[in-house]
Amino acid sequence: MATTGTDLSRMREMNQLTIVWALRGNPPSTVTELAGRAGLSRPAVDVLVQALVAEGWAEVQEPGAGSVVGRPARRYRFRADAGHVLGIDVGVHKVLAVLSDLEGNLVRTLRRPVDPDAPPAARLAEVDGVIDDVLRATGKTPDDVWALTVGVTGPVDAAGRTSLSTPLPGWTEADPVAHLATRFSCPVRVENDCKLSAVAERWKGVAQDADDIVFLLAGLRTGAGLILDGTLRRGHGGAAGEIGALKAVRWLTAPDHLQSCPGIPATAAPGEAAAWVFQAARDGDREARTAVRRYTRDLAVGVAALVLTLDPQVVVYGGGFSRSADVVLEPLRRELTKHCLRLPELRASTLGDESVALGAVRLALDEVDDRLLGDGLSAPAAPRR
Amino acid sequence: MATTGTDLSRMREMNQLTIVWALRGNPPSTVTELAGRAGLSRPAVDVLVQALVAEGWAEVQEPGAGSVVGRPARRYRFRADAGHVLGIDVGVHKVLAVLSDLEGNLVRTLRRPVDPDAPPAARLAEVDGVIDDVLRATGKTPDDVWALTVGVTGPVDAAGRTSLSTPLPGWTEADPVAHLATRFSCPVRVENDCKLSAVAERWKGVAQDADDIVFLLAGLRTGAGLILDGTLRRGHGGAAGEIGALKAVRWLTAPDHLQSCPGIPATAAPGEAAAWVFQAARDGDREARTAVRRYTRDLAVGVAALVLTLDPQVVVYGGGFSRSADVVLEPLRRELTKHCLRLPELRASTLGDESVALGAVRLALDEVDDRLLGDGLSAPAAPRR
DNA sequence: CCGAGTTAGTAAACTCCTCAGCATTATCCA
DNA sequence: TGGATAATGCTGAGGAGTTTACTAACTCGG
Repeated sequence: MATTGTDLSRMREMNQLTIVWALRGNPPSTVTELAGRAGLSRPAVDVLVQALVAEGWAEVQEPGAGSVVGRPARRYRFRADAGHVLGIDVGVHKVLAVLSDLEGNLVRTLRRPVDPDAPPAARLAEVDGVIDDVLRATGKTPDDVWALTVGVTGPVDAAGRTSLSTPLPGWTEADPVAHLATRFSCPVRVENDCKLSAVAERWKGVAQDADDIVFLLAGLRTGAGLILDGTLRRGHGGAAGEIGALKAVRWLTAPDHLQSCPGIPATAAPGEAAAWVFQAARDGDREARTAVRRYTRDLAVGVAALVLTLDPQVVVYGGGFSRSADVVLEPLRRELTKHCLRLPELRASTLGDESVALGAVRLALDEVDDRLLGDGLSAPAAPRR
Repeated sequence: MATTGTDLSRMREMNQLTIVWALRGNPPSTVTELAGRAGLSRPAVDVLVQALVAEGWAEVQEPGAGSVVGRPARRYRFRADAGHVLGIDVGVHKVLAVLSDLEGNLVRTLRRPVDPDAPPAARLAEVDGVIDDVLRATGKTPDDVWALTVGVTGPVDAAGRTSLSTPLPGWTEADPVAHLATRFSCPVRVENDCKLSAVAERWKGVAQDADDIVFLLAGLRTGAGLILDGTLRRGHGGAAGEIGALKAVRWLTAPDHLQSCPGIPATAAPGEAAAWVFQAARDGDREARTAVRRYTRDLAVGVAALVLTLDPQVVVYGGGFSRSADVVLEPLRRELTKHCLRLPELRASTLGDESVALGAVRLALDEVDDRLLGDGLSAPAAPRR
């Protein structure tokens, strides 16, 4: 426990950080407002905020034609556009990139379809392409990107490799970190898609109030991401949440109940088949309801294992099937009641298919915070790896 | 994010805390040593440590006949005996109390047998009795106890109740916090026994190096306690780790394989039956080995669920059966290999049956730390609830 | 027995930070 | 145009840690 002593300059750094926190995510603020938020005196805030302006972290906004009594105050604004981060979702069928500023405002979102059978090199080329498009469309260069996080399917190890397994063809051999490192000198990270979705749900989704969350990715594949005590749980080898690997948990075959439901139009693609069944169940089709019930029953075993292990506050039902949450959540709740000691809240995700990229953005922002604001902030510039 | 600004006095508090950390758990130290550990200058440490002495947190030790070159240094010592904490294990067959000083040195350990069928009132009377014995033997009063933690079997809610289930007869109706609050004005907490054992393993057991730990309580009952990122995981309702409640996980019946093994002497008590089987297996008895294998196979399903969910660094095999870890760990490892993606380390506990009380002591110490050292430390005295 | 060398304790000067209070400035309203 | 109001700017006070220098205490070796 080498708790280290504090001295004056460190205190100043801390207070400067406090001002950054008070500035960021708020509308342009006066010194008085900042002083109130930060719990510091006006003069102290004044010199701190002026230092921030000098370093380039903040901007002055001279008073306009305000209609307030008294001398109108100068306002200070966090320069959220001093840097940007990229969140990338490398899916089976698509590649999605989201560019965000330092305040988490989404600047641009672009997607490209990808051949599901594309080999890693082609897929990475599409990643490069969509990144280029985003940067070109927003007039940015790779140096404007301060951190970059990529979401992929399958357990991701510390090096960003997906050596254990992944449905992306050939991807176990891919090294996306190394690939992107040739173009970006900022921190590049790869993370599992379920984990990123979980992060997104806590950031902008339906679990903003919760600290202990199980995110369920429900689609043709099933997976889970865990947030405990407000932080993403990776596990010692990055394989937390992979309960689906247990044979007694029939997550691998659970969606088959939907695919093999009698009555599905022969023209339907695999993804649409499930949607058709959910719709039919909604309409009262007997066989569809049975299929959904069977699917739910298999799903519930794994969810129960997660819930019993972690006792979370919320379980978020997300992924491709989350649009049909209305026909799944109730039977799922019933099944869980059978298995669990204490039932958590069940909520349906509303983030859609951008949640992975969104979570990637959030993680990249966290990375920037850790690096730049971790202890004493330097001039605004892209952190190096 | 109301990060609050720091001022001079707060800085001083922090540095004083730093000195406490540098002092505690170390042999009596000179000012120079403390300055090195705390990263502060000698004069600064000097005034801080003298303030601590004045408040009663530290003691001076005048230099003796040292044979070192130069002027012999005064040494300062943390007054670990300024306060004490109690850890209590309320088991089915026994009640165990451990008294510790503020540095975690165990001062006294006492146990009392309890009738397994004793009602809550009688069991609480035994708790009172063993606490009285410990205090009398060490010449302490209830006011010397700064925090008290009790370990019981079954999931414990925020109020310290065990309403869901517990093998202690009638205990679902018991309110140990209320009972002890009549005698102790310090913080009183109740916690699940598996969780406390997990804490103990990380404190003084075989998992001191790990931050992500699954503790397995293996005995006539089976349970688990989780430590993630170095902190105990309670779960939102205090029911984390209760994977044994899942029917697909046959933890409830797993020990039956041992109890029903042919060849057990009719004279053996239930607890000894398992021990006999383990010994027979060790000696090569065919049927005993089969029984152990079956037990292990059932055990492994639940462990695999925990491991796949959490991806811990270490699984600690503890509880009554841990003395026979030599015949269980290897088959368990084989079973887990079948189920898991990434195999964690498997270690056998060596703490024996005092681990619950030990973990309770650790939690009580943490409580004291949070209260007294949380922000700015006051004069040494028992914190109030 | 004494002086050189070494280390601990102490005091003063200095730097840096925050805070409180007062004068100054800019704007609105009567 | 003058008064009210609120923000800004400035200056001095107080507190905390650091540096530097000096004194005290002890060991070792001649």
